Amino acid sequence: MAKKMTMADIAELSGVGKSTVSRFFNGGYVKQETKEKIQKVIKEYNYMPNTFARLKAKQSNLIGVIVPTLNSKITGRVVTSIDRYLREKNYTTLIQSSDHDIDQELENIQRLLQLNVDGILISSIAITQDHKELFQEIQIPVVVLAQEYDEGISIVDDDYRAGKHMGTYIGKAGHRKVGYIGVYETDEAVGIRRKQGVLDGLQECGITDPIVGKSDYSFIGGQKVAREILEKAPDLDAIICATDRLAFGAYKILHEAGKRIPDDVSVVGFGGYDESTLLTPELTTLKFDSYGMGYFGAETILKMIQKKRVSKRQVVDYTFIEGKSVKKNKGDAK
Amino acid sequence: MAKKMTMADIAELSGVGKSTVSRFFNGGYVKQETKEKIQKVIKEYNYMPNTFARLKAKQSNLIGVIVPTLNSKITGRVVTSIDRYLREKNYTTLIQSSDHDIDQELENIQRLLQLNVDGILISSIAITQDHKELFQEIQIPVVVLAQEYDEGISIVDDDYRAGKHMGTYIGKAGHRKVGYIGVYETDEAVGIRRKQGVLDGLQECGITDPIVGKSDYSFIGGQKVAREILEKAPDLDAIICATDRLAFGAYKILHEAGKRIPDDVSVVGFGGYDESTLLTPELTTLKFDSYGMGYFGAETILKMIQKKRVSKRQVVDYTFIEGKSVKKNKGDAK
DNA sequence: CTGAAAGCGCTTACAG
DNA sequence: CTGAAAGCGCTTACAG
Repeated sequence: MAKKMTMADIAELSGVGKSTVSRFFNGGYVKQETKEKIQKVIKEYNYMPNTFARLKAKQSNLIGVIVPTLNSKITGRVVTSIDRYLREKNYTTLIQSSDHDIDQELENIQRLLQLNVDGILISSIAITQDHKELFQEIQIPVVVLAQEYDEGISIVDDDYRAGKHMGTYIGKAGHRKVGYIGVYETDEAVGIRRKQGVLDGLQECGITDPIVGKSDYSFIGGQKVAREILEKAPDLDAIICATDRLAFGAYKILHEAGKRIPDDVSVVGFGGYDESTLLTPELTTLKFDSYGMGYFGAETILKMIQKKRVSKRQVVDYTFIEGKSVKKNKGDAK
Repeated sequence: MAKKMTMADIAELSGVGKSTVSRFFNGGYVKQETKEKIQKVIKEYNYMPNTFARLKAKQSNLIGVIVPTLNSKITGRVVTSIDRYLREKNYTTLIQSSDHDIDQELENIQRLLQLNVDGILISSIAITQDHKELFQEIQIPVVVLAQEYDEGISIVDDDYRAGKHMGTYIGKAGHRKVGYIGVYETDEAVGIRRKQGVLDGLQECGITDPIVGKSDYSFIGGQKVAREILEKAPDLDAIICATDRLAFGAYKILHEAGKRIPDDVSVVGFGGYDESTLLTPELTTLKFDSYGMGYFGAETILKMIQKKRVSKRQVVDYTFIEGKSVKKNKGDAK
């Protein structure tokens, strides 16, 4: 409507002081009768307080969320879950993407600070020294998602245990010659812990010489490393892929190489994208509870804002999803 | 570091007035020498102006982006592209997701207004009367993405022409009994225009009785409608799916029904997700230029903010991607 | 339960 | 090219 109402206008129109209108919006003491008068005027003029003028307010009710990319299913789920929780509690989620660029990520933190967010949830590409310094300076709560962060609060997937689960699963199914397509170690969660879990799981089953490769997160990357592994070990039994997307790449390469899944080579991934079920055969994978991660992240940041006690690290569970990409009794069959 | 520097502090420390510091940040006239003095203090204290205190500023350099969901590849691409463009121009992108809920979408618009954004890019689920009224009231530029908006500025995919392309492609390949899995008509772009293009394209080739179904956007929905179509027309030649995801569903159902793709039934989609190449056989699809849409959207909103002339509607192109899911000479083969 | 007053940290004419 | 002053639209003790 019309120009731009201010709180002073509303106060005048309702015949009260503007402090009272302010209190009305911020849940202070206002008599029922007064409330109604104000309410009426607000409705009529469709008034909304200008968030930007809350200079003196302690809280902005804004929470910043920084994600490494917007092009990911998982990220989408986590953020959706955060937003649902926060919106419910009357907070506004401000999403920033770092587009896989560390400098941009640091810049995002700065921008959110400038916007006076009450807290930041960050799913970082990698926590560098710069991050740590920045987090030290910051006066507001920070929750790190999907990466362990010893100096602070984090919500993490159970990468090690999940990796081990997959490792032993493949091992127990009787595979002997196993390949692993991992990711770079700058990603501690996936690149280090998940991998360690897989290797430990395999080792428990007596598989001590897996062929390990490293890739970026792309479909193309998965293909490239799958090809390399296949060259090194033409007698490959199974490939464990650090993400489903990499498994997609492996499928393609195995297909091209004339290898049948799972009869010649078993394949497993991590992720549990919807798409995994469309592969032929359906991919056996493991799905982390992304919605849970978002939920706990949001819950935790609000608790911190309210100065409540929170645990240093919360571990989110996973679900094993059995597809048809693993040969069960590999050993016996031979 | 320490507490919280203000512009006044910086002014004092640099021995200048705070108006000068303000000008320094906003590109006003400041002598080189003075600039350097200020620069030095800023560096030392790691100072950043508080965006929230810019009450009197005309511009916030904030652009709001509203998307229907964060769980979509396409959306991810569009937003990534917008953010890249805007960041380059020193604007901050504020992303809000409507989670496929109209009320939430309206609420998002309000929230962005409260945050004093300079403009809004909205990829709406559907433009309702409420939207139109809201857009009227709003004093800032609005660009609608992916939906036509006669009362304002929009960037759209060339849905009709793309649909027609697919329709004639399937028709010319000699298919006779064709199914179409569409989406609900609340989505004008996909639900109406894309479909009309497909139907017109088919008709041109003499196919006047396609079996048309409607679905939501989900994998499950695609399966459901594919099943229905198959029941109505067991002698089906081809299925055209309004999105790749729906095509994924169709693949699954055809697979279960023992139909071979493309020998028994050809399948095509729209979308061009990376994943489409992992289907066996690879899906023939059509990819809209999502990065282009983001780019033009961002460019346009900035032009509008600068009161420059912009065209009412910009149409983004597509690329046809030939997979192996269509039988070329269906007619001849029989 | 309510209002007057001071103040939040910036920006913006304005005068110099 | 620069600074003093007024003002942006709210919030917050404070006194009542």
